[in-house]
Amino acid sequence: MIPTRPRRPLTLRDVSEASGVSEMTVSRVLRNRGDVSAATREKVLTAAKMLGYVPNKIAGGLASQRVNLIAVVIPSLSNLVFPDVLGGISAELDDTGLQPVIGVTNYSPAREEMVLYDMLSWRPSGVILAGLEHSKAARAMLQNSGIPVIEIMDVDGEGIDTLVGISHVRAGREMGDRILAAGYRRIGFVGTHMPEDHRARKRLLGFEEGLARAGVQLEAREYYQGGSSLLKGRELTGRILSRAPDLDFLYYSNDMIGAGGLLHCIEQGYDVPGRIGLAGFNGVDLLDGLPMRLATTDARRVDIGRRAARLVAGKDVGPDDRIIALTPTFIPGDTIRDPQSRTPLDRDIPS
Amino acid sequence: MIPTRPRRPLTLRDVSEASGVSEMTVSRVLRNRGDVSAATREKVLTAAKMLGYVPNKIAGGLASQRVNLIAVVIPSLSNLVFPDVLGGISAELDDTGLQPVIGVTNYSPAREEMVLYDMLSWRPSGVILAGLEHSKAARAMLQNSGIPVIEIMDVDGEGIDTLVGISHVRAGREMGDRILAAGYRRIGFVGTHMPEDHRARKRLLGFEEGLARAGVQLEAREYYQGGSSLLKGRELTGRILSRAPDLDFLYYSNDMIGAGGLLHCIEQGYDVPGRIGLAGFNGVDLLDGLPMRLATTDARRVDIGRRAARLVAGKDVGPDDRIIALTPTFIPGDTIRDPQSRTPLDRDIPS
DNA sequence: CTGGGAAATGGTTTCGCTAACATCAAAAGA
DNA sequence: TCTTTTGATGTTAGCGAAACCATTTCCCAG
Repeated sequence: MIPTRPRRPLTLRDVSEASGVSEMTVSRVLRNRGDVSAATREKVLTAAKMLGYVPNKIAGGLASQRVNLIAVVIPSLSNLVFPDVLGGISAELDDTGLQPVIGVTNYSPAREEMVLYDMLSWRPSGVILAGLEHSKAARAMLQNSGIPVIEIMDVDGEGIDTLVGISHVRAGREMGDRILAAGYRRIGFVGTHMPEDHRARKRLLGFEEGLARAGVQLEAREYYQGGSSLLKGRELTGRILSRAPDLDFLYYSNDMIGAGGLLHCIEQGYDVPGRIGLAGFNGVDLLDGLPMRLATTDARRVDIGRRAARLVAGKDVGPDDRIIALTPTFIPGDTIRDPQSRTPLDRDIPS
Repeated sequence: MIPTRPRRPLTLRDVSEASGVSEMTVSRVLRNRGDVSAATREKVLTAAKMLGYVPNKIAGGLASQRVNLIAVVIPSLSNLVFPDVLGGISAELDDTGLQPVIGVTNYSPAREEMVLYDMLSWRPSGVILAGLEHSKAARAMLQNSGIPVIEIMDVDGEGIDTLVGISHVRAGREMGDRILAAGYRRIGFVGTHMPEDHRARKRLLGFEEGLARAGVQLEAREYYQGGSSLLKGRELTGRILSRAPDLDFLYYSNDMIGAGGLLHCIEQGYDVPGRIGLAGFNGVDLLDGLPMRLATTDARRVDIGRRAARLVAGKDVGPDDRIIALTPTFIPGDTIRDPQSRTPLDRDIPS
């Protein structure tokens, strides 16, 4: 019963010899495929367990030309949003025999290209990757790969194959509308400076567009680099408010720095949301316990993961849509005033 | 120049034909191995790029019996601590040609076993996995695998091969000592109920041991299930303080719920750290911008990742230690009083 | 020149497994 | 009784790349 420490790695042959059947039958048993009598199955499983045999998927994959891996390429793991997406993906992949393999690009297109190259060299059954912006070589690789490619998070742009996400332009625009409807007019923006954060960029674009339709312009912006944290949110908020003290609203590019800003404002004794309103983006429930709930937009992270996974897994057979646009949902929280009865357009824009 | 969409997947042969050299030479070029003239190298690379060829690591791995993957098995991605560990690992693996592959167990030993089985079936070059507690079958698999196995995060117990981590017993004990030294005596604990969170368990063990040496016992405990969030920290703190109103210190099993507790205490008007002290665990800098900095213990997450990666990569050639115990470092923050001049032992324990 | 050795390149086999087909006995039908 | 079916197993032939060994080419010292 003691699986004597093997010098030479175990193969199907070892199990086949130990159980007295052919390698093919062992293979069938271990993969639950084809007809095998209960008796042999039992025999084989016992032998395999006794030896401590672990199948070699390298060889299996080569022989069958199929690999049960789904490449998942994301910019970062420390961003809070991506673990959620991954959660949705693995939940949905769980009963499919498919397994996600994660690659991280650190928001670098060059790295993304390398990561993709590496992943595709394992010949996965599908690819899920964040964003629509990729290097030319990366697009070519994906196109040539001949496998399903799902681009997630964003639907504002041209996809390679299938898109699952939300429109960040729309999310930004809607937030702009809400803010105006609540009567705020002197609005500032705090966000990442990363030119590679296309989704934040599109959000800002939509936001400004929404404001512009009512003749309102951003009064101040504050950009930062690197990761988001509460502390950075505080600092930036302090900075933008000292530059432009009469701002009455701050739109943050994510909840984490938004929460930092909220803490700053509370500490400084601002009346939130009366004197100043605040909003973030993502809908991170990790931060629910703050003194006030930050207004934000739920980016549907888990749903995006689930839908993407269903698609690569071939579960969604019906609609052959190339673009699945989920609806970003506004979460009012406590940091934005109730909308005024008359819309801002009634009061501010001469008709 | 347009890589005509290939019906049949590309192989070395295609590149070899396109560049007029043998498959072997193409292979050598693509792997930067062996002597190849600059001219042929150029020719081959051009052809490969033009065709959009991506090497097949499945085949390569089978032929070479080597796979440049490191299996990394962790309980969760949403825990904040593990992305940090992964960051350390991939930073250190970056220039080794090795690539981490992540598996998530959700704190379930059964799932861990499955994940390991899956990962080992890809014949990786090494395994890094969190914790020392594994199913018998899992231990056997790892032992039989014949590859380096690094267990991380924890050094309180028996390892399979090599350990890199901190002693959570010690971390707990030291926190206990600090708290006593600061003069707190009526101490409560708030932590996860998960029986599978062995490290939290060991911390509590060490903590109580530390208190016991001074004749102090925990006055109250509050357990919770599921993930940690600020909100949960608030609720639990409210609950434990209403049950045991005269507690003067709360030790939390992590920073996130500790921060929630801190917010609760501030909101309730407690004098922190005068009336009540607070401490968490991990040293998460994401939370640095809170109104006060929570006392905590830095769990050396990134260092652990780095050391583990160096070991599997064979970079650390020197010390053949089987146990690498890093030192958990106390971070005082603002939520614990300065130690009193006389130690608690002087005052409280009759000698 | 020319022999010797290194550099550059090519053929053959092998890795462990599985798709596809072949085999064979027992069960079911005519 | 003799087919036909079906279930259970074995046999054969790769899958694509790399190790290994063989071979050719090149360069330069003698």
